[in-house]
Amino acid sequence: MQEGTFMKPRHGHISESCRPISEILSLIGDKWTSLIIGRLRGEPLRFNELKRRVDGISQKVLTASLRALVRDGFVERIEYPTVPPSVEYRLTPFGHELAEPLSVLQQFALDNAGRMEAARAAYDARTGGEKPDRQKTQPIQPAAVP
Amino acid sequence: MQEGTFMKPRHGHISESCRPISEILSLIGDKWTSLIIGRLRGEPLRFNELKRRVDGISQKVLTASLRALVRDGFVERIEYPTVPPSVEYRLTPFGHELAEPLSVLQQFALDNAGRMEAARAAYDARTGGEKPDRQKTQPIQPAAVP
DNA sequence: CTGAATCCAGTCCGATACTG
DNA sequence: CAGTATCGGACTGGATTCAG
Repeated sequence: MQEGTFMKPRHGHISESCRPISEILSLIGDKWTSLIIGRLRGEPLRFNELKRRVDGISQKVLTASLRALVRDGFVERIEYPTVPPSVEYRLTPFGHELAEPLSVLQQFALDNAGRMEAARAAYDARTGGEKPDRQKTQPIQPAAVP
Repeated sequence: MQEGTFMKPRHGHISESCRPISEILSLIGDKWTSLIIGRLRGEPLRFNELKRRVDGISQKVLTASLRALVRDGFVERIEYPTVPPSVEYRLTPFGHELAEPLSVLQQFALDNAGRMEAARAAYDARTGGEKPDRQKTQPIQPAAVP
């Protein structure tokens, strides 16, 4: 119990100033959390349904991410005591408030993908074909809209 | 040459869909990049001046982050061939476009820090004092506004 | 001053196996 | 169905040292 249990440290010690910015940023900056929030906009989902929609996420990471979101008050976890266990996750009003500016950023990314790619190509050409070792970032799913 | 050279992979392989969202998100979600963008709003800065203002960042990470930002077209690097080398970094128009929605998110974080903390306290109380091992996120500097 | 290169601890997260 | 436990590889980023 010291690794996949809660996650989201990411930002270590800095000066003495703000703190909440680093929390939000590390929240949306991790690999999956912002996608989870995107999928949860519009409708509550059960664990495995959510797992299917995010597609590619491991249950370990989904569990940990959801717990962090629940702890921070962005997601509500509702457990139905049915015979096969059933748990529903939904965005809280607070979570929807976060989802809104977040989707703006996602939309910006979608709208400007071409510009970024062009800038990178130009940069790589300028630096003389010496490709850096930055690994190509792999695809991800669109914002939400299921 | 395979580590501090270019950074920003973070998001590995996922399905076959979007990709740009993960790029932007991993870009701003890392420990320092969004702070750098925030400091660069309003005025261009030289390397060490920027390093001083971000305060706590190592030159290795600052160098790598700046290079990634330049490559993606968000920051322009201007080298003055003076006797002590002088390099200026400034946001491009594209960079300012990114900075805007980003600052909205930062403002959201500032405005809702209390709510997040309260939610966490409530959660920790509910789960019976069994504190999770999530490390307390440390402070960071405010948005920008120099 | 502006970086590049190396060393290295701490994290993230994917795969797999097991439980109520 | 909804998790928990563990192993292991990959990546982040801090400190330090060296160079143009």
